[in-house]
Amino acid sequence: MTDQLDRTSPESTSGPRAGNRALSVMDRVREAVLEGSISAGERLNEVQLSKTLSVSRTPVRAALQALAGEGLLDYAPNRGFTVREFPLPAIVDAYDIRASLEGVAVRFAAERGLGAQEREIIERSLAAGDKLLERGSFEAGDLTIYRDINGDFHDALLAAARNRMLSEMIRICHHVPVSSSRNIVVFEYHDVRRRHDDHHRIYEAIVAREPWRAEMLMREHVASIKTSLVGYLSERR
Amino acid sequence: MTDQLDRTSPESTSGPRAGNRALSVMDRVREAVLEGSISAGERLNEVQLSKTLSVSRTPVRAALQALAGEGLLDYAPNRGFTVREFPLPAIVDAYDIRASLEGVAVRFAAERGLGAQEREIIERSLAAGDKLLERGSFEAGDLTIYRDINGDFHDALLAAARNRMLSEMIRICHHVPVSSSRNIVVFEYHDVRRRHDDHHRIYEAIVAREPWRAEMLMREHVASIKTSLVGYLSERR
DNA sequence: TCTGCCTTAAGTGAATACACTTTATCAGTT
DNA sequence: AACTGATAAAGTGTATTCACTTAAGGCAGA
Repeated sequence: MTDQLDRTSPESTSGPRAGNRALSVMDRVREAVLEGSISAGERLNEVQLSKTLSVSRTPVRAALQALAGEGLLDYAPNRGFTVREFPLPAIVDAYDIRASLEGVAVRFAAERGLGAQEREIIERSLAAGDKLLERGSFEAGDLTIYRDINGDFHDALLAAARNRMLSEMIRICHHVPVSSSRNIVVFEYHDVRRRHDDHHRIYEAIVAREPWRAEMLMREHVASIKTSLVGYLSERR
Repeated sequence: MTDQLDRTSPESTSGPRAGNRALSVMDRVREAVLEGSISAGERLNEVQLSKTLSVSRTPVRAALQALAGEGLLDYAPNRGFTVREFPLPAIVDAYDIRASLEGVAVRFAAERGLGAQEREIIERSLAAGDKLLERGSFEAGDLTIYRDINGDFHDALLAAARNRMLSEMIRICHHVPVSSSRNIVVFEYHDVRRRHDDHHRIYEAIVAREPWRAEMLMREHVASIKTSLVGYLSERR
């Protein structure tokens, strides 16, 4: 990891997180880790990072500590921070954990009901998905578009669960390298079609106030994503 | 919060976490927060803490950041750290989340099988519980003893799940103030009896390699603890 | 040549100093 | 009396420095 971070991004006119370099550093290191430009197990040298990012070690350390809290880095006393390893089994497990947690989230949502705003976001994402899928096949870029639609749907459900701890845990599951939803370049049209149908049913269960059915549907939904991923990974060997 | 932390604990002869004051500070602050001597919403003043604990602000900040990562504190830029609020509904929710996660944990354990060591710990904790309960009633201190037995059982299962992310999340659930297993001063003999029977059945399901039955039993197990707590809390008003 | 120790460089841990932001206080005004 | 503004105090953010630990390299002895 020589200089993956050194594009001295202007950030001049109050970039993101202006006024707090630690948070800015945090974002950039996280980005680098998630997109794999630092590689697992690698040690993060504080002085090198601080030189690369042109800040002192203090905000660097703060950022690394925070990222360790997110579970992205490991820390050992007197030995500093390393990029946490995510062996394949752990990545697969993350889907089971996520399935369980998102199941609880939609159960909560069904118990508590949707706010007008959440309802609108969800219906819009469902409609957008319908529109995108009605052609019967995918063109270039469609998958990227659906990725955002999918993200909106899940985020809205998370908000509807109205529980912070749950949101944070699910967020951690999504941030497991490779498990990230941004890496769903692996699905065919009919996969997406099926998943979008899942979304419709989950939404119906929520508005019908059927918490346990909603939970079950969501667990199955995420479990099927896991299955697809496992299949994809095993045939790539 | 004047001086809850100031008993200048000797710690001289290589106390816990010697050689790393940040970790030591972290333990002490966490302790103070969990036992409620700091109270929710309160702001943690860095200079005051550093004076109280006789260290500089640097390790104090490190500790606070790490505790924020554990979800115990909140952070706002230029405003520092505050003790996170856990309203009653969030505490109750934590049990649902925990039930779900521990369910996944025992499912994993049943899928993967128990190591000899884990098996031994579990069987010992089951036997110890049997012995403690065979008298048919509780005496003073028995509940405290059972608390440890209970802790061993759950910890061994966690280890058997062999998944770090899962362990950490469950640990967070256990560290929710009031939700902590140390505050189970609320149960009668027959409650404990019932829960201990749950433990036996869960263990049987695991050794029989019945993952989904094990998960279901564990979910129900934790859910019933939640129910007891809710009942206890609502009758105290 | 290999082993073990010693030296030294590299890197993290902690303390201190200073800059900047926020918050509280107090005039002065309406 | 309430509000606005300036000002001072308090508190956090960052940089720098030194102390300590760990890891690496070389040298001596077997």
